[in-house]
Amino acid sequence: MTIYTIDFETYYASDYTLSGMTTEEYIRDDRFEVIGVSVKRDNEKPMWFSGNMVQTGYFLRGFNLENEAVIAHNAVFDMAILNWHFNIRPKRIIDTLSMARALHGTEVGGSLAKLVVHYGVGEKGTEVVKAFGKRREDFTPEDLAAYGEYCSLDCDLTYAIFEKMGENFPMNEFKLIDLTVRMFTEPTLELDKEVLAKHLYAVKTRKQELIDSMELEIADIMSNPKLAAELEKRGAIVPMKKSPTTGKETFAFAKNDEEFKDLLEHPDLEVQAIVAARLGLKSTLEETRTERFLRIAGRGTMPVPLRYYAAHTGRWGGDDKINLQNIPRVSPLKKAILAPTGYEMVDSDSSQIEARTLAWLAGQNDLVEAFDRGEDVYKIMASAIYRKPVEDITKDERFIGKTVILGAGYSLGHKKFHVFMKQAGVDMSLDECERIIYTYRDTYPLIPELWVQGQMALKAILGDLSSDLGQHFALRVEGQRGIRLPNGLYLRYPGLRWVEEEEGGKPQFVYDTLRGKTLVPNRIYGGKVIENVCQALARIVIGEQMLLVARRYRPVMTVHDAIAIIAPTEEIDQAQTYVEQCMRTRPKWAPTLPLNCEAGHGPSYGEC
DNA sequence: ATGCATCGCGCG
DNA sequence: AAAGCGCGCGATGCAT
Repeated sequence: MTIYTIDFETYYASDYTLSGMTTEEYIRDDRFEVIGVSVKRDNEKPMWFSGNMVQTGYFLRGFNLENEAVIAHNAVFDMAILNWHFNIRPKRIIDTLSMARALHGTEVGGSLAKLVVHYGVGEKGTEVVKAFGKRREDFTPEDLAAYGEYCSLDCDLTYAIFEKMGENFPMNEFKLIDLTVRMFTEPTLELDKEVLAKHLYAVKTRKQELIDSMELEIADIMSNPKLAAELEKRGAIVPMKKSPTTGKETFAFAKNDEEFKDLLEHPDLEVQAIVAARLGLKSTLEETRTERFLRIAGRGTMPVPLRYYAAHTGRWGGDDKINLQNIPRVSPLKKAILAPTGYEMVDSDSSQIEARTLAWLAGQNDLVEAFDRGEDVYKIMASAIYRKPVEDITKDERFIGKTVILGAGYSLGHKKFHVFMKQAGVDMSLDECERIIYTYRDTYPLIPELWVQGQMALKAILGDLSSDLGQHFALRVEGQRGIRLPNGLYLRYPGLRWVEEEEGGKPQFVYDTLRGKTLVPNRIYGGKVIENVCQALARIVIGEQMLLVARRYRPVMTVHDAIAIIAPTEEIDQAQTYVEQCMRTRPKWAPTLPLNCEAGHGPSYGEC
């Protein structure tokens, strides 16, 4: 198979830029225009072409890309142009930006400029091409030629870093990158404008009712200091708390701040209305998201923007200003996402995958076997906590067991457990919480032991030493490279260091995470390493399962432990059965890891 | 105006 | 010895 590298240069102006718009919006805009494109065949010299859209289409179709592999840096951009404007869908899509995220998301960053320096393969062109605000026909031949040089250099550099990064890049991950890019560039899902319009109206009406129910303007309650002043004026005590990030005193105005919620029953009815309005208006998610959906609906089908390897654990993240991974669980928004005509969606969730992975990795075999036999592990936990037979466990007791199984596996302490239970509406004494947490640790002692191994892993990374981590030889600490995962990629802790004196704190391990453009120090410890590792393993399992599913059906979405596909309506039951089979399939590297799933299907995402 | 830090909130 | 974790987006407040 021939490998092509492609790079488009497109028109942009002050009111029409990728930084100001979403990629979907930019490429679908009427103003969209290709200034030129460079295409590089294998390691040959790139060919630059500049012509009108029709001529460019002829040029591109000459390469028979449908049967070849095509590389681009940030492939969602170039592949969306290829498909949406030229109706060309490459056989294989490779994205060097995605590869870079998997290999070293935080320490190098994804920009082509930084990557070429990191790999020592050259430097991006420094000559600034004056392209701003210029249509293709506005360029002089000299400017256009210079632009071509710049564009071709980008192709050369992209191919060069591809060769470097591709050396040991796992084949499965190549396939997942291809799948992820196509979810965006080959959209299939449709949006129900009517449902969206009705929902937007309902949300706005509700918002207006909340505003009308009080004397104040919306600006008076959305600003923390203003809200505090208004509450004080009415004789309410302004709840305060300590910020967990800065340690400074701050207003406790969140929906889980108990003292703030108490104000909903304050004797002054106006205080009640103000607090209710603030709580109801704080999240703008439903409104802004519905508006975005409506605008996309006006342009066409819905590209699914997912960021491959967004988390350092390998998880996908949201992208393109519309995070599809945090749509409220029960929301008309989900019902507005439709399978195309003649199709339905199947959505399948992996059951407690991280809790299963944890038990498996720890070698806590009684728990693994309970999962394997399909027993109610939450009840089993509750039975240990309340020292009575599983059959006698009540619904409330089972809920405690569930919370403990899902929460306490990563060294959750009794104090936070206490807070957590209180927020869940369960009033328990601190002593009782402590007893429960220790019951968990005593019942499944290999799990706390795994936390200790996590701590030792950090020491090994720091000392550049190698060691195993957990059971089944699934993981190996390889010194400063990090923890080798079963897919060949590494869980990394860049800049890991032992900090003796943090301001007023205890000595601790710290590593750097890149948030936006800044490096943020992040504390790390044994239990957290184990959490990271289990999340990474669960992500690999889901990834393998998604590839299995993709052999027959088109994945359209993933949300961490769930995969959604579309299938023709007439075979929807078989499709669901097939997806369920895939999601119960164990990886080769974990034949004793018990997996299960729950699936459903329907005409919309919300009805699965 | 624009960028950054912080908080809040949605999902898993 | 103990420590739940992973994201992205929107709004506000402050700095540049």
